[in-house]
Amino acid sequence: MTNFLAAGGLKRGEHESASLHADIVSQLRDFIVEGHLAPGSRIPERELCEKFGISRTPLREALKAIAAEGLIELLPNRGARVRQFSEADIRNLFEVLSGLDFVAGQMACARITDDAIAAIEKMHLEMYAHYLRRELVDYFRINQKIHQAIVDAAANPVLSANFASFNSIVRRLRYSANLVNRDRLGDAMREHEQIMDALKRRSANELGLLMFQHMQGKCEAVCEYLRDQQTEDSEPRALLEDAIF
Amino acid sequence: MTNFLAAGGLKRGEHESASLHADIVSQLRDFIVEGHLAPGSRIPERELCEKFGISRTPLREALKAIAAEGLIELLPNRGARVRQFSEADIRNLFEVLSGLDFVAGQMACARITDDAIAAIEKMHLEMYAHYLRRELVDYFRINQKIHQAIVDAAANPVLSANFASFNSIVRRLRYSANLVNRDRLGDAMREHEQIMDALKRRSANELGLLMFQHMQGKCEAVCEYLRDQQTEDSEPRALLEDAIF
DNA sequence: AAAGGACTTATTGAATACAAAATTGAGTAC
DNA sequence: GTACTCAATTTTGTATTCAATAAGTCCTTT
Repeated sequence: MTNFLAAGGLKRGEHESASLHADIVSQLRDFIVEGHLAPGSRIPERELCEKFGISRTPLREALKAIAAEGLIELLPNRGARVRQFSEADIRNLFEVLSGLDFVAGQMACARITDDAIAAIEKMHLEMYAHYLRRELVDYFRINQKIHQAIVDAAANPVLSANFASFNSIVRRLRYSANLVNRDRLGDAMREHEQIMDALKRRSANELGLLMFQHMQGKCEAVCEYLRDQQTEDSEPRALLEDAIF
Repeated sequence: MTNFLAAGGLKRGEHESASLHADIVSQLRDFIVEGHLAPGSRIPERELCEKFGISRTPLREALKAIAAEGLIELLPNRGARVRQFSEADIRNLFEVLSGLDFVAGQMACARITDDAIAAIEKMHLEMYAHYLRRELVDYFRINQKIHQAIVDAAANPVLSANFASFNSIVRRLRYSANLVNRDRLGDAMREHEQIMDALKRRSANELGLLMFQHMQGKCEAVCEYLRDQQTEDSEPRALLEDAIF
């Protein structure tokens, strides 16, 4: 099931933070999301214990927690392995994300401050500039910030936590898909124009639907990208490693 | 974060099932959801170990997993305690549920079979009969089945798992709220009429919005109920124990 | 008598140890 | 040369043990 109120903890350096468990979970999650462990590969308990400087007990507890999040799967008597997401899985994830984006849009309209709208509009214009100059990394970075700002404006920690959880899985894919499918970028930019418009008018139903459809569009782009990858390349993961974040 | 693809395992009786871990997690979750442990109370590791006939290691692993689901919280050096949901928490949960219901409606329209629609309509009529006769338990039971059927029709395991996760927390409250607020029942029935209509016409946007608004309505009813409980009674949990399921 | 502190006890958190299952490898038979 | 079997080793799953933190109680002091 879902961890729906976990406070996304920052990584600690050397100094102790709140709890060892939370730290290990956070570190391990990042370690997997960042792609250090190939999807489908088994998780080497021993190595990770040495890497994190802990014994097996806390590591295994962290594994169970992350399995509950869905990032890894537990095979009976065969340990844990990194979840491998099929295209169907990705579609499913995106659909749920679309629903969360819908609520975010709905609720943001009712709760967002004028200042926050102004801040988002500023980011929007900045993103547009990057779009025109085809600066994809910056474009993508601000794009993510805008979506995050709208989700935050909904002022719902449960929503934010779940959005972050799902988004962390597909973020990398979204970036890669952007790199390949340039047509989609124009559509996305137009959709963002509409989103800004609806947000400024605080039209809840409209913004919700726009954000839903926008995310669905992203899904199609990513799935197209995945299909291309699989047909032309037997090692579909290779390119993903290039993507920053 | 969210466990978003955990296969909801059945409880085992005496015979061994897939894995001990999954069993313990499932049993412990039910144990908490069923209200055997009061919200806010600390979780007695030793007792539960004896109860389930296991040692502390697998129990603690289960605790971490359920904490990741959000049902309990981990206090550093003070063990785990059952999450206490404030009205704000409930609102947040309902909002996310609304979003999931929205997607469920959207996707169900595209994917549901004619037979499934017929089956839902049959349930709908049955529910209406229970509504007229004021048979609340049966009404509520079929109501849940209808919503589940629509979610299932969306054919998205990630959505289903998350919906089940959130729903398990608010289900009990919804039932109790129904008992008290009879006015809401009439509204809900009318909304269900509209939902059936949109579903038969396979009008995706319409159904999505209807289900979203329907869930929002439930949220208001539940929050009203909670406020009533808190003002007139210092022990707001007492009544909840009456609710079957 | 009340408040503060120290000591005792219980509970949590992590490491180690042990048992059971699975994977790997080699050897043998076909 | 290939496939199957059996043993050995690694790895997983659980129990037990040990250390550290918190809570409760009793005693002392003002």
